[in-house]
Amino acid sequence: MEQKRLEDIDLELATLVRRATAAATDKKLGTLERSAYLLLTQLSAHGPIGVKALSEQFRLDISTVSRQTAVLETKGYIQRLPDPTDGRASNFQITELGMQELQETKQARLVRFSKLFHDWSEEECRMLGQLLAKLNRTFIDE
Amino acid sequence: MEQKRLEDIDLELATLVRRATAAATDKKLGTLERSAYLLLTQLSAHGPIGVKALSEQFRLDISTVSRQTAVLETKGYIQRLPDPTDGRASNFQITELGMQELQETKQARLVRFSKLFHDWSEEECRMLGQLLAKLNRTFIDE
DNA sequence: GCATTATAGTTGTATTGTGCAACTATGTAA
DNA sequence: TTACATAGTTGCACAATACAACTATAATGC
Repeated sequence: MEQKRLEDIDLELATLVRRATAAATDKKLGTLERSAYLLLTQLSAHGPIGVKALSEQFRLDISTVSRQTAVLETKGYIQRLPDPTDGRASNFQITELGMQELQETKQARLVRFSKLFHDWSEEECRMLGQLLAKLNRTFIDE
Repeated sequence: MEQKRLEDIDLELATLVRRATAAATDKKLGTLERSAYLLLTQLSAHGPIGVKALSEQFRLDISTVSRQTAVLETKGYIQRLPDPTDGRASNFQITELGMQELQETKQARLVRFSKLFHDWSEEECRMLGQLLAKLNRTFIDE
């Protein structure tokens, strides 16, 4: 692989992350933070799951996920179900309120992205989505 | 533009940023932080420049850039040149030491990216670099 | 059955990266 | 020369993360 191409990708990615971090700090898109958005998205798609399993899926430290669930539980967006087979563990489930919140945030983000990508071609969007997905899979194996 | 595609991109991007944030927290690639890497890269490519102009180029708050330059100046990676025409302003220039540091970090990052992308095709890398660049330009106009 | 070890989760602490607001010092314009 | 504008710094707050120390429970070995 050519050095130039990889350096290119490196710099573009670093720039992208800087931009995204800055954006996350000031403007709240919808009301959910990025971390909460991703967590609720996961819970909306799959059954009840515990902190440990989540931390493995997300490849985050278990303490990080523990804090995230704590926040969402306090807000009433997720519900803690004690694990009947293990007294140490709990499983979390998204609530109706959490679903509403997720829907609103999703909608707000969609509006933003629609504006952002309005002059991108269908094909470019398809490619971008595909390559980002591959990139995320690539990071998993790291 | 189809809703599904945009939601896809949204989620993949959010996931990517989460991964990148996590990676930045523990593993230091080379010795420079991401923010310092980008700042030094800019200074290595262009002439002396002040905090205000940098903050506009990067679209970051001037206070954020001020802190970044302060750190790099302390480490001796950049040098402050008082602006002869404006007593309030300074311009920064990368030093030899800064150049060395940048080179090392660049090399370390290249090694990592070479491994990461070893099973990507040339064409995929080209497309990814191109689309990320376009994406970054897209965020500029936001 | 008890002692040891392993595991799920929480909490304290630290770090990176960011923005806003208040401030200082200097420059510019009325 | 007084008022306003601008470059930069610093105090504070916050999101997101990891690591280490801890608690409570489970599992294992004997």
